[in-house]
This record gives sequence, structure tokens and C-alpha cells, in this order.
Amino acid sequence: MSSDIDNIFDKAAKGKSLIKNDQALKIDYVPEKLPFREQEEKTLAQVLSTTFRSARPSNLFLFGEPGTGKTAVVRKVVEKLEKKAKELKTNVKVVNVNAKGASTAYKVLYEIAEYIGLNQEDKTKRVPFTGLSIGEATSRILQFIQKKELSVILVIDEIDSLVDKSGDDILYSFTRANQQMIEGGFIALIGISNSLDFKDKLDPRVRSSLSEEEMVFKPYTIDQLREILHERSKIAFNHGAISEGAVNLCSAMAGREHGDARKAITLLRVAAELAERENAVKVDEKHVRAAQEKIEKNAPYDVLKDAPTHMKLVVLAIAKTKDPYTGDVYDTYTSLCRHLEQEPLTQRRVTQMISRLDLLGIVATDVVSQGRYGRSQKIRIKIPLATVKEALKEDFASLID
DNA sequence: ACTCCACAGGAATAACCGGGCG
DNA sequence: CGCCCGGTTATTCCTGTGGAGT
Repeated sequence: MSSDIDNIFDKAAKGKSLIKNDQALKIDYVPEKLPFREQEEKTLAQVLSTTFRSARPSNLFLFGEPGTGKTAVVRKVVEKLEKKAKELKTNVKVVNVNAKGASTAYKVLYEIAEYIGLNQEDKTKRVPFTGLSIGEATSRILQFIQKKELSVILVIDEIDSLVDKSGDDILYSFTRANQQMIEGGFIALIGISNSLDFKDKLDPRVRSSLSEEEMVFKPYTIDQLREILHERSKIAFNHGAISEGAVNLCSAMAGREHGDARKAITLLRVAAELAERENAVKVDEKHVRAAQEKIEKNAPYDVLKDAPTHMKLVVLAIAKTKDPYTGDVYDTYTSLCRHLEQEPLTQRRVTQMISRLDLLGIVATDVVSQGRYGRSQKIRIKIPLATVKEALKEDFASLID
């Protein structure tokens, strides 16, 4: 046991660990070179270059499946732009918001205010953490931009979740603001979206002004993924610390659905962590497989573990009901509630939770019509029962058999 | 061809919370 | 302090519907 520990220390001391640069395997790492995206980089840079002529660049709209390099391309180009802007001492501000991370529209506005320096600058017209109406916050931001004659590049990642949450009003006011701010500053919007049909959800006016310029990111092919991983492992790993087979397997696994580079790299990272932990000399296929398993198992476990009580009860009810349809599940759920002396929620709420669980990937639902016997949802649990038990045993030890 | 089950899932509304504002 | 604002959870009420049984 203690020799293991010694081993770890020895290895670390000798600098013999597998990983040379762990940053390079993080999801938000942007490498110097983005293979197969040179064209996109160029186009983006072209569009944004008008900033230096003090003109507003076209709004830009990027889509593509997750892990196709949208965010990476934008980050890279925008970083360079910022650097250049600093050299030239222009008033360019780049704002990066991830709409998914910021849980509400208001938080998005708050972050924008932080980034452009409004909140440091002006005490009476700042955008506080909460308390203002959306409209007031928006207009304070716009006024500040105009007053300071800022050139703002506003990057909104996962823009679809912003619109889902609070509609396109904000986007509308931003795009419209541009038409009014002929003098002074401007906002150029860069929207990034994973879903291709997102545009249909928008108000036509917003749609046309948001996508003055569009770019579609195609999924990577398996060969391309391999190349990407190859490049990345050169940065991340010490020489010989990763086998060819591991790289190939990662790319194959990540490419199975659609070429998702993020998934491929996460896979590689977790595999490397596992390999390090067991003191292996190099990362190979076995670790990749283990990593895959770990990733699949862990995500739902975490969600479930700190879900609200009734959500857990619903999951438990689904697990306990055999051949679960909504009605049966609701029955078991109410009896579970009685058992725990909890007031049961309405069926409406429970169906909402089930569709939420569907979204989270914990269950799968199918609307099935059984003719005479009505129309209902057939529910399947997508994660292993053991995981469910593990996640819920703290709360309902007595109910789990 | 018609009926009618057993729900799905939208809309309106209420209750509550956290947090700034005057 | 009470008030406003937006978010989230939950309820109530509702309209819509695929297809087995008749």
C-alpha cells in the first residue's frame, strides 16, 4: 500500500507522469491550431475585421452539432481580435456569455454588464445582481455602450437555451439597438447554437438581423477526429505515454453518432486519469473503455443524487413499477408518498417531471396509444438500476430492496 | 365509422423565494 | 421597511388525440 504511494510520489518527482500538460485536455482549452477549421477561422476573422474600420461587423450565426469546434473557433479568433485591439488601443470589448451556464436571461445581462465594465464604472446606472426589470437592464447597457462609444462583440454560446428560457426579446432589443446607434458604439452579435432548427423559433425580424452571416459546422469524420486527438496528445502527453490504439478507439467511439471532438477529448482525458491512477506506463484501449463506462455511469448519478425529493420519488416509482405507464407510475408514486407521509404532487406535475427526466437522459418515453385503453407514455429507465439505487439510498434507504 | 379511454401537454394562475431599490 | 422583479414550483383547468373495441 505505502509502496504504491511512494510510487506515485517517485513518479511525480521524476516527472514521469503520463500527462505533460493537463490543461490541454480540458474542454475549454483552445489549441493554437484547430485542424480542419481553417476556412471557418478565416471567414470569421474576415467578418470581424471591419471592427478596425470602426464599422459594425455583420451579426453572425453559427450552428452545428456539439463538439464541432464552433466555440473553439470563435474563442480563438476573438482572442486574437482582442489582442490586436489592445495594441491599437481601440475601444473593443468582447463579451463571452454561455447562455446555458447563466441560468436566466437576466444573468446574461448581468454578465454583459460586468464584462463591459459598466458595473465598475457607474454606480447609479449599474446592473445589479438582481432586482431590475429586463428592459431596464438592457437599456442601461445600451446607454453605457453608446456613451462610451464601445465596440462590443457579444458572443452568446448555446443561444438556443437563452431563447427557450425567455424568448427572443433580448436579442430583438440588441439587434434593434444597432439601427439606432449610428453614432457611438455598436454591438455585433455572434450566436452559437447546437440545434439546426433553432432559427425557426425566432421572430422573423430577429432572425434576419441575427443571421446576416451564417456558418454551418459539419461534424468531424472519424479520420479527422483521429488527427485532432493526435495533435492534442502531442501537447498533453509525454512521449510514448499514449498508444496508437487508444487514440483510434477514442475517435471511433466519439465518431459513432456524429463527430464530436469534445466527447473524444473528454474520453481521452478520463482514460488518462484512470491510467495514471493505476500507475500504468501508457494509456491504452482498456483505459478508454473504462473511461467510456465511467462517463456514462457518472452523469446521471450526479443529477439524480441532488435532485429534489419528489423527483427522486418519481424515479423510484418508475423503477418499482413494472411495465410503467404514466398512470401506474403515478399510483406507485402516491403510495410511496403516503408511506413517507409526504403530500403527493399532482399528476400534471409528475408528467412534467417525467419529461424533464427524459430531457436529462435518465428515462426514455414513448407516447403509445392503446386504443380503447387510452393514450399514455411508456417509460423506460435508461440507466442501470444499480445506479438508481446508489443515488437514492441515502434518502430512502427503507424503500429500496 | 364512430366512440371514448387515459392520458399528453398548453395556458393561466398562484405561492413562494432571493435580492435590489427607495 | 414594504415593494418590485424575475425565477421556480405547483395547481387548476383545459383541449387534443391514436386507435381498439363496438
